[in-house]
Amino acid sequence: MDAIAEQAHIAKGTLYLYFPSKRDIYVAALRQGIRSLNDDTKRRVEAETGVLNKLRTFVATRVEYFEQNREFFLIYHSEIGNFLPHPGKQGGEISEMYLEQAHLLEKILRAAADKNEIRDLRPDSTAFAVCDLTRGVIVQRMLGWSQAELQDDIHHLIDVIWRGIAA
Amino acid sequence: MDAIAEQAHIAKGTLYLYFPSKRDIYVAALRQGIRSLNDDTKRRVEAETGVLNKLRTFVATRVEYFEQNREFFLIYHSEIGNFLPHPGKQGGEISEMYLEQAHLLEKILRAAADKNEIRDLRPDSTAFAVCDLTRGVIVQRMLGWSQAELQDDIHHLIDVIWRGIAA
DNA sequence: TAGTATAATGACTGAGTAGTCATTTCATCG
DNA sequence: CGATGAAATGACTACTCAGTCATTATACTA
Repeated sequence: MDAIAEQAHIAKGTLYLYFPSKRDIYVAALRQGIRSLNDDTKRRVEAETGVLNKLRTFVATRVEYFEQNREFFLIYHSEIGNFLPHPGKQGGEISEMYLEQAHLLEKILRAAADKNEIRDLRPDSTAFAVCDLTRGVIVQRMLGWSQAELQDDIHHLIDVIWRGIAA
Repeated sequence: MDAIAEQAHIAKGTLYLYFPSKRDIYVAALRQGIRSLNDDTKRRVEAETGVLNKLRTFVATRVEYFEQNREFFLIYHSEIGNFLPHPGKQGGEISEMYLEQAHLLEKILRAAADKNEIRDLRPDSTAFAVCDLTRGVIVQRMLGWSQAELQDDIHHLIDVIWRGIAA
């Protein structure tokens, strides 16, 4: 809290005029980050046509966003961990926003499956899988385990996923 | 520390006769869990023949292990998060063990690619991807987002991966 | 300008907890 | 059994840090 106050150039007490607790600040930051990511993703994906393009844009947007907002990614990553021991409890809204992305992709996959553009497998699991893969790419990059160009990582990912789900 | 001492039926001071700090206990627990998982995986994978079988066993072993040791999974998951902000620093041995699994799979993929059993794509990234996907399945199950049978989740995963990488 | 309300401040408090160490218990052996 | 060293104990300390609130500064109005 001292550090936050210092960064914000206000006194610690002032923080408590705007947020009731430390956790609320944390959640607010998380919420804002996820909202921003979701909006970005939705906008860019909907501007594309065709499953493959939408999929590629989905992955690229997320990877690039996390790559450019690594501190947000850390919050995002660790907060999921915090929910794990207490599923359902508390962070209803955050969980909601977290799921929102997967559902966006799920819809796209479902529509594509109906048109036989992709295989008819469980769209919900597949959507989560894609989210996990993007998350994984970021982790590898943050740990310095991937020296490749960001675009190469994305390309490789899409390559495998597309083969995996294409009709 | 009080809780650990209680669980271990010893006094808190006694803990410090065996571990210099709280973090050392944590790391020791993590190390033991990863070692156990790695040994299990290696043994079962090497008993299999053929890439697909090895891959399936790799995924199944890990998913089942995490499913049955959820508390270990929490440590495992959050510890990776702890390394993210300080890559390279400290947990050299843990990182090593973490990478060990991916390398086991990477070797298998590389060998299979040489025999043209699978496509020739970046085996390191692919191996990481598989690890991420297994991790993701557990998270979904722990959050109650997957109601499917464990075996169905595994099957679905292998299905997509295999299509994605098969020759 | 004085008076009032609203906002900001930061020294302080209380709770929690990692780590310590003087004391006690236990094991071993002449 | 008594002496000696090793092992175990848990009350205690030292420190951190989220949250408070009496005091001070600012904005607004008549």
